[in-house]
Amino acid sequence: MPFRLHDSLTNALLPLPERTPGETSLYVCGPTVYGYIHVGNARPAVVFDVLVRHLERGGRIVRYVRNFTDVDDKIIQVAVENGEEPRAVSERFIAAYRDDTASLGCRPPWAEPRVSEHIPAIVAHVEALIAKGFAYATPDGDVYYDTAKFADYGKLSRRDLRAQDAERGRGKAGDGKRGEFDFALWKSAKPHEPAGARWPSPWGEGRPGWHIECSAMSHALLGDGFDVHGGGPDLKFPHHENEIAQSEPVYGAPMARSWMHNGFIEVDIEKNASFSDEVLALLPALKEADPELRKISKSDGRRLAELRARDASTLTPEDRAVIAVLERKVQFGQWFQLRRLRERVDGEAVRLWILGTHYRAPLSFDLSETADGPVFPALDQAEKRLEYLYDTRVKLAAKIASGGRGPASGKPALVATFEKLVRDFDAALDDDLNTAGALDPFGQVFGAANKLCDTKKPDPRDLDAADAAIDHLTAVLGLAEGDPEAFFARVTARRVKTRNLDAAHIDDLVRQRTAAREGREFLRADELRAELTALGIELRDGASGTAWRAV
RNA sequence: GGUGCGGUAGCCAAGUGGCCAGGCAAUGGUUUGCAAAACCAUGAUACGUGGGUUCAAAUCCCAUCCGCACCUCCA
Repeated sequence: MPFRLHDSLTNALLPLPERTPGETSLYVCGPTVYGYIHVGNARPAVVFDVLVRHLERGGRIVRYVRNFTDVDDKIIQVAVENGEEPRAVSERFIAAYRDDTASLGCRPPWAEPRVSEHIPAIVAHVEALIAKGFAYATPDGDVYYDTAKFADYGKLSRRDLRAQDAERGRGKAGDGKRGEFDFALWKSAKPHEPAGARWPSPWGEGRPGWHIECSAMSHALLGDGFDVHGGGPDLKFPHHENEIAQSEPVYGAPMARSWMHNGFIEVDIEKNASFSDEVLALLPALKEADPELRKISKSDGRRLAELRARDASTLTPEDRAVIAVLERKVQFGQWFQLRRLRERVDGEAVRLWILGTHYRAPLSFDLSETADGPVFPALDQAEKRLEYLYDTRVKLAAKIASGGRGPASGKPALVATFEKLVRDFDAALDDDLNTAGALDPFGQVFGAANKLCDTKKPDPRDLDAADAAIDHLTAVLGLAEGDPEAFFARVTARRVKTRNLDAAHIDDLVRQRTAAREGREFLRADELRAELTALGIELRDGASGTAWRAV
């Protein structure tokens, strides 16, 4: 079956566009590097990584470009606050981004352009827009895009933005803008802004506005009318709408042949919350009065601190309910950051969790509070599943290596089954990258492989078919493809650390138990096991001794 | 108000007209010195609600309720 992909522009499932036969040109909007990324940023990173892997597995060459926006107001703000150069800020968070996405099992794109390296091209692009009458400079040295001039403005988000603009009154937009939706192509440098964030231009020193970099860089690396433009759902408007408006008048052709947006990650602060009945009763009215309470915002921490600073006796029940909600919001805000979340769950589990839902459907981020701190039910489940996948790979490799094979006579029972499951898997991915659907045959392959390992003398051809199928599946989804020992070492080390366990002490208890077992003192051995179980340690007695894991 | 995505069993989540999703949790079993892991078996009148079309609806049509998000810089 040919690959079909949902196109956000037409809202239809279309065959994969192909500007050059056998090749796919893909541009995905990357992060603005002013801070650590959160789980919402993780989703497009993972989704597009799987898209690329699947297309490449199908024999295509994929030109995958994902930019770093390293010139931006927010970066300047962080730099000024910290008294460092903007460049230092962006470098630090580019490194952090790479580390975080690597933990998610994402491979680096084909190209990772940065705004700071494309300033001349951006200036030239702005000049072209002015020359064609789509942009205007103000006396202050700013340049704005004139949205009224672009007839298709709003086509991606399917909104009649120009009518809205007229309704709200052009000329009243302020900032020297002619229309409300006009946006900055070039921003003049302000006196307090650092030297590392200003570049010369025909309109004076300044920097590119947000949006223009993607038009310039996608063109520089992929040219006109490339195949797929992707990104997070919030970028649809205004970012991608503006990219279209900037690119199409200059190049006279659709910017991209298709648009791909993933769904949001939703945070429901009420779900699994341990709010008191009083709070629950007050909540609907409070949310009605203050919609800000619904969503996580940067001001939550400050607001919470203010309320806590007040004399407790002056707090109304409503105030106390707001405090409870704010506490929950702040907690979510912290753990939503991937770097923080990785203290509790493996990046690869985050990947499996993301791939368990179709990329366009909403995905909810769950957090439950326990006596031992926050737990993430869906992510913990994914991590357990990953342990199963890696365990299976270990078992299969051991079975193949140990020569525990039967005669290659008769007919192999499972070769065709494995081949069919792989076909089902590929077919699910071909259908608009249905990773959740693909996890069905994926799981069945692992189940069948496990079963095969439990049989006494499996047919070698079946074993090889299982091995080949697993290679294929894990490489495409980027799950359980690493070294199993490294995975278990990583996960156990993290758990030992979060629970303040002493690995040497555990090793010692395990040794004592082994000695007891060898002396057939099973009572003593079971006591030691119980002690370890209480610590959250699981023992696995095997042919090559006893291994332990934190669970 | 506009735009978009959803509501499927205890939880998560595929599926767009007829055939089994799958995972987690649960229960019983095989195995094991005992466990763990693995495997086997078992579920449940599952499709927000009310109508309609059809031999047949989670799937199509109409109505309606609920949730989430975006609507100038958060992926």
